[in-house]
Amino acid sequence: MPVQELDRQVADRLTSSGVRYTSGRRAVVAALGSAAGPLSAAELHTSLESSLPLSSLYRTLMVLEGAGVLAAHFSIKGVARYEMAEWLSGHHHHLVCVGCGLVEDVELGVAQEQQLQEMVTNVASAFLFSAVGHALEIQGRCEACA
Amino acid sequence: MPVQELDRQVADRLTSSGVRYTSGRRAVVAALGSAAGPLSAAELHTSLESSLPLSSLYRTLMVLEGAGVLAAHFSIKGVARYEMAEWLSGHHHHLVCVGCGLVEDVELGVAQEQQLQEMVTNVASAFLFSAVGHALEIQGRCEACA
DNA sequence: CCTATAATGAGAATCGTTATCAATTAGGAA
DNA sequence: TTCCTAATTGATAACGATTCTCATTATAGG
Repeated sequence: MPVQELDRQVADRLTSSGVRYTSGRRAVVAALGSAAGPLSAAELHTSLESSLPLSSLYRTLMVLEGAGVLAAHFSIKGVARYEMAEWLSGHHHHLVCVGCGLVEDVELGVAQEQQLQEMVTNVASAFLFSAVGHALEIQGRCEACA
Repeated sequence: MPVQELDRQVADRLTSSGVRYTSGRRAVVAALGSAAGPLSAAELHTSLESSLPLSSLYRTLMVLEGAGVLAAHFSIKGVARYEMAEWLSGHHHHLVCVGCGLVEDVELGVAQEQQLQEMVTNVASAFLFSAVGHALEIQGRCEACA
């Protein structure tokens, strides 16, 4: 999705959540919108050259996650990493390099994704869970770490 | 795997790691060996009725993970949850409740697991990753949180 | 321009986890 | 068994990541 289109989508979403789209929030969206993978608060802080204080950054992440603009995930250790929510970035899964920790987005083909979705629905209903999402993490070694 | 068989496997592994299989460690293995899903340190502490102090519990978890007896994972909010390593518990996936953080183990059927394995191999090779494992996490709401 | 409300930034507080260290325990040699 | 040494334990302090508090600042709407 082109940058200004993404920005408009986010702006709309925030407006309808009654939340202002301030410059700090724009900075975070811009950083994550062009990131190669999910980023932690610390990484974002560095990437934004400390232009917004950690406390504000954390709050911004909470607000944006609460508004459904960002999604958090926890793969390596307990640190939270954020990425654009799937309605903005598209549904995808992750390749995680067990060597260097690199996380790369991957999209499955339509047929495969449908298979997966069926599995998920079946399994969840058997356990009286109402499934709201799924995530396939493929652990491996990237070219560099092979 | 029957309890005493699991205990013997763990004992052997610890011996060959030069680590003693003490009563605290036995208690943790027993608790996790019969759990329905991965447990956090806090949950284990409660489940063991505070019989071993938190500091010892955390250390025990580190030791057992280091010896390859336990595996950690991080799903909700970054809290670490531990389960028996797959060579002891068998390959499985997780249902995660986004409401309360409950994690439940689920095994896919042979056919489904094979489908999944094929997906993983295909996708990984397309990205020049050598896959060493995979994990499917199904996010939803448990009966209580529905 | 005013006013009500949202957002900010600095710092303190909290949570889960890890490190420190003296005291205890356990396996092996004599 | 008894001693010796090293591993283990438990209380506590320290730590890093995150969240909260609150006084100040900025903003949209009348």
